[in-house]
Amino acid sequence: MSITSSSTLDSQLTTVWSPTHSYPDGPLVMSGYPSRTWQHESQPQFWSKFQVWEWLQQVMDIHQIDASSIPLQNFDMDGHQLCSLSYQDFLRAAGSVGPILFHSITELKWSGQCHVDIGQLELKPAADFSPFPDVSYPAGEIYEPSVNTLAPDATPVSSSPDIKRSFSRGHQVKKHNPRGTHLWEFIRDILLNPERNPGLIKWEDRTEGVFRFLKSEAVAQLWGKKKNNSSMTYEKLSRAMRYYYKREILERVDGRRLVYKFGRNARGWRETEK
DNA sequence: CTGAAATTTCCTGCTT
DNA sequence: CAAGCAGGAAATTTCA
Repeated sequence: MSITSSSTLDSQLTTVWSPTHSYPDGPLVMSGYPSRTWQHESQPQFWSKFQVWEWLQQVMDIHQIDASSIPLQNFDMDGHQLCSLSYQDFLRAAGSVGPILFHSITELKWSGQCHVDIGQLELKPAADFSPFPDVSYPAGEIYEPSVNTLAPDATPVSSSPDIKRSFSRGHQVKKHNPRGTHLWEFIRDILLNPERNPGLIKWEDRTEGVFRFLKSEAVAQLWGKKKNNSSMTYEKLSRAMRYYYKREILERVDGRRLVYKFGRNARGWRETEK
């Protein structure tokens, strides 16, 4: 009984992710979500803010680094600006993750015009809805930022508390994550980026951490895509959400359907995270 | 290989 | 009736 009506799902997601928003400034060359229109995807200098953000998510994902470990606001810029950042700028903006990002963007600047054909997301097995060619490094090489990569005293500039957190112990940025991001982090990241969240999930009470799923199945599909599990459903996703109650990553909100609330163990969702 | 963590699956029973 | 919500149990997938 496979729901092979990918056309339905596709149109669903395509609709959901279409760029209905315009940026407060700049021309913006955003394209629909994963579909074709990625005219300049391989040329960082032409990326829109949206694309820069996408790239960031990709790299973080590949290295299994929690998106909250670096202040994303530091990368609220378009591709042109991004490309003009120096190695030092990356260190300042992303701490220990800086070298990784720098390496990635450098690679992309080089292979500026190689092939880029991601038009058929629904045909690609595990495209992981990423608009990027291949941000990874030569297989095997995880590009481990050996301590020497980051000057011991680098980043003298007041780094945000988030950076410090990821710096705290050597360069240990990741923990025990089964395959990248956790569900609650995935949800949080969608919530934290209105630009790419056209009605999937919405804050009910931003300061209290209360939110509601508007398109439960669409979110489930997206989650499934991230986990390379095409049979994910809200039914199953919600079971995982309920397990979070015990761990206090989520708090119970009864009465209202599709409503959840971040608990004391959920990190990085507050506007002024302390 | 062993084990634990975090889901993923499936299911029965209730509530909206 | 169709979604959600609750959890228990068991199976999987990953990673250390």
